[in-house]
Amino acid sequence: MRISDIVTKYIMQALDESNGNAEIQRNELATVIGCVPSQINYVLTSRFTPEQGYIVESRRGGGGYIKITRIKMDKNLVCAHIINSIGEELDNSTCKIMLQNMIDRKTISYNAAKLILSAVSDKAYACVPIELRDYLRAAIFKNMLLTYMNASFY
Amino acid sequence: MRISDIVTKYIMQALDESNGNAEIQRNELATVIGCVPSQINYVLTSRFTPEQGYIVESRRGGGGYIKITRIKMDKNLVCAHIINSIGEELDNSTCKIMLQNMIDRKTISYNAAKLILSAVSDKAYACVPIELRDYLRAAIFKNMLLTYMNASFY
DNA sequence: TCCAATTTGACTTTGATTGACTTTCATTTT
DNA sequence: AAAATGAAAGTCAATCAAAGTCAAATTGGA
Repeated sequence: MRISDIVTKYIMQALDESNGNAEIQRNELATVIGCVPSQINYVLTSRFTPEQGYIVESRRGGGGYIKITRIKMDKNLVCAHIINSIGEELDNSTCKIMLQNMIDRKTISYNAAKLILSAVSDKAYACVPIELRDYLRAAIFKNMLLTYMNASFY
Repeated sequence: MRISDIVTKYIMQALDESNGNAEIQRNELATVIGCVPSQINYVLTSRFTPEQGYIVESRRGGGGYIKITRIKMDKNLVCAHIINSIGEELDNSTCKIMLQNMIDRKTISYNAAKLILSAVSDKAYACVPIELRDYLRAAIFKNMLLTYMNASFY
């Protein structure tokens, strides 16, 4: 069994035991497992990405930590579906349509949709080369939807 | 729990109990908490800065004191002030501090802050050259705050 | 064999803690 | 009034305690 599989198993288990909300110490976990600390980073970036339904937050310095949250998919299949349907790129008008769709289905409030829209608008992307904008928009939109799903907004 | 977190909790509580106007004695508080006096200074300079909405005044010598005041502003003023304080660039940790500050002052809900944070996180900016990210973040953050101001959320 | 995924560790960055030393102010003494 | 004393708070650099980054080396599977 690969080291990365072992690390993954540990984190999964911690998530199961904490109702999808685990907090670990990188160095401690590395010691327990017997691997190099950066291995934890590798696993987190390769297998606990937003695309895979996880949110990872951390803090450095004394008393630092890494928090891993598993997104709950139950009530938000619509979001999940939309996220899955987004590829690498996303243009602004498709984005609008998706949000309108969510509003129609009562998956999101008008105001929250507005807020999201203001983050994916070309107005805010002036400093970004045009050919990058749709990639950026896709990434931001996915990231926001994931957060939104996980936060049980109304 | 970190010592600095304990100190922060104490001061926050003192502020809540005094309607945003607390007065402490550095050495006394340090003794109560069981830390070195300069720890209080560390906490004050790292978490109770004007940027974060606090004014700290003090006096040395016999009968000295430290006074901490939480600045009160209405939501739009807080937003406007933050928007004005942002220049062309904005790094992620400053962004976090600003949002935390808004949460502390009840200017924004935890979930709305999370949503905004997910749009200004480097995680979503992978496709953008590093040297552009802080410009982009500034633009998006401002845009979102403006939307937020006009929306009377939550 | 070749390529992508994995593994490793040296180095960087961030944040927290401490204590020795300095400055400021009020009170007491001369 | 001036000087001495003591009681605060302030400063700063050293040290410790995490997590992050990156690229070289290795491995394993198609």
